[in-house]
Amino acid sequence: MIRCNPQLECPTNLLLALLSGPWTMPIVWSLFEEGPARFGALKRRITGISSRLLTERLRMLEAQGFVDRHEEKTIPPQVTYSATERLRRLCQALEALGAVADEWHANYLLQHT
Amino acid sequence: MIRCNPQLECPTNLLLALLSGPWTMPIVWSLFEEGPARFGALKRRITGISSRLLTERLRMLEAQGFVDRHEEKTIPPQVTYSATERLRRLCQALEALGAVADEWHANYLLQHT
DNA sequence: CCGCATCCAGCTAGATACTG
DNA sequence: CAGTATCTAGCTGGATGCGG
Repeated sequence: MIRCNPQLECPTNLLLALLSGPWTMPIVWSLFEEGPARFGALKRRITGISSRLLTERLRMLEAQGFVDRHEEKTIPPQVTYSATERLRRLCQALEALGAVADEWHANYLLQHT
Repeated sequence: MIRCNPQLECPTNLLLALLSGPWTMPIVWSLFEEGPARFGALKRRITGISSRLLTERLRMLEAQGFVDRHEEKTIPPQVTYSATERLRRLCQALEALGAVADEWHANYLLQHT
């Protein structure tokens, strides 16, 4: 049982809201599955994302403890992002959604927001 | 392992996108935890939602097979919404997120989108 | 290379009013 | 009761250009 009053903010609800932000899942999954990457490489992995949004999402994920940011103060600078242990556990939990998602996807009707 | 190229659309990603729509989770959880309800009652449960959005979200969830719509063609009309088996399985899968969400929530820093 | 500042267009959620 | 129609304001994301 999910112990959560829908009218109130609960951790699961908030977490879902966070993950639901634009480009958040693609970033999360890229870091989880394809491993750490520097800013530019990550931008190339996530086709279509703008610098602005990538920066913003990464900052948010970092603030929430899902992403590590490692900065080499060289010239030019090198900044590497990677998944934290917390993010790995999160992604493992998301696997539980896979079965339902697959079955749903087999016969869903498009148009989703 | 989540077998999903972040650059491509995969079922889990799409499902998350769907759930991420405004008011979607509150509606889903209300139907799952508090049971079936008629339109007006549901609107009262989900504090702050507008008729327009509630209708739209319910229509979408119905189209995707997560919600059942039962209409009594009386006067005045009575329409009852309830969770489908698929939605129940979805919510059970979401429970796996609970542990991570709780731990995260214990020390997250606000500001999420 | 890794961003940030700025500007702008488009969507969308809310408010409001109305109907079978 | 259970929606639908319309109008609008505000946010937000894309594009662009610049800077340490």
